Amino acid sequence: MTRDSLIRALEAAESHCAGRGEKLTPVRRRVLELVLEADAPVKAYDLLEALKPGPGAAKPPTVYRALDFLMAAGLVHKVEALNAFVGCSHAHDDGGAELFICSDCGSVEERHGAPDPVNMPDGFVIERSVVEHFGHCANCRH
Amino acid sequence: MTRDSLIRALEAAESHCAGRGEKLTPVRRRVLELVLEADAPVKAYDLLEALKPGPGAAKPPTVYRALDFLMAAGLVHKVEALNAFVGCSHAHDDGGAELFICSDCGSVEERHGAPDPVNMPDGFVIERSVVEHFGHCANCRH
DNA sequence: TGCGAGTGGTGATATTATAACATCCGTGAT
DNA sequence: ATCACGGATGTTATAATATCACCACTCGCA
Repeated sequence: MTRDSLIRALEAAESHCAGRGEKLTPVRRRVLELVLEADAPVKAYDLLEALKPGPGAAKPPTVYRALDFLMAAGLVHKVEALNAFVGCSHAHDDGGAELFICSDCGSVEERHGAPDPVNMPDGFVIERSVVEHFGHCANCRH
Repeated sequence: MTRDSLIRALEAAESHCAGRGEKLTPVRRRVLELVLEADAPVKAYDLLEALKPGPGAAKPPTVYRALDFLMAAGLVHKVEALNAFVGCSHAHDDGGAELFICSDCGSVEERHGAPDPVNMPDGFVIERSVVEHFGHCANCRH
């Protein structure tokens, strides 16, 4: 992600939060920035490390609280199978995203609006879906 | 799961392993039994507890090794979003399953053969998919 | 001014998972 | 028979991930 698009994403996030009556505080903004900067899913404790240099070294709850907020706002998604987090420049309030994660380079592509499964159990009502595809992206495929 | 179908599932598992040139040892068999008996996803440390009563109290690696084996054999699936495990009476060597998990009663239904995503990034090749739907089953819906 | 909600700091601890090395046991070669 | 080997398990310790409980601060507002 380029410097410019990072800045644009942060501004978009700011107004996205404002629209929801919530505040993108400095900690939250910094965490979002770190997640967006990364070119692969980021671990919570790596964020923790990255926040250390500052005068107030962050503790785990700080990071997890920021991540919870960002996930609720749709600005960050958790990759459940990796216990890691990916940023999302175009926030959506709808449920979950469909993620395509390259096992070689770590890049993540996000898609939305997958149709309901064809083969659903009778009467089941979906509230939240986790869909994560692991494989090789066009660049890494040989 | 009834007593009878449990026994049948264990026998099926036994021959499934034999067909692969692998052994369903007592520890592995016991872990599979515990997972199948449960009517909801089971945590690794609950299995650990359940194995304690025996003379040799199991340690974490024992349980995780058994689970790794059973997953490789397709007899157990991990619910990534819950860090928990579900049994699967009809083993399949193919990749992953699509899981429907009821948030009320914990019941899990398994489906297979979902079509490839319609909206896949150009050139992406899927190796393994994690698909977990959370919601309410027919019995718990109101 | 004082209250209350929201936010973040801090220390402790719970939960999930693996590393590293020792031991045991069955199988096949010598 | 016995030795060497590989697979499975036992054992100790620790790594990695996540939450709890409580306190302090700040800001908007009655």
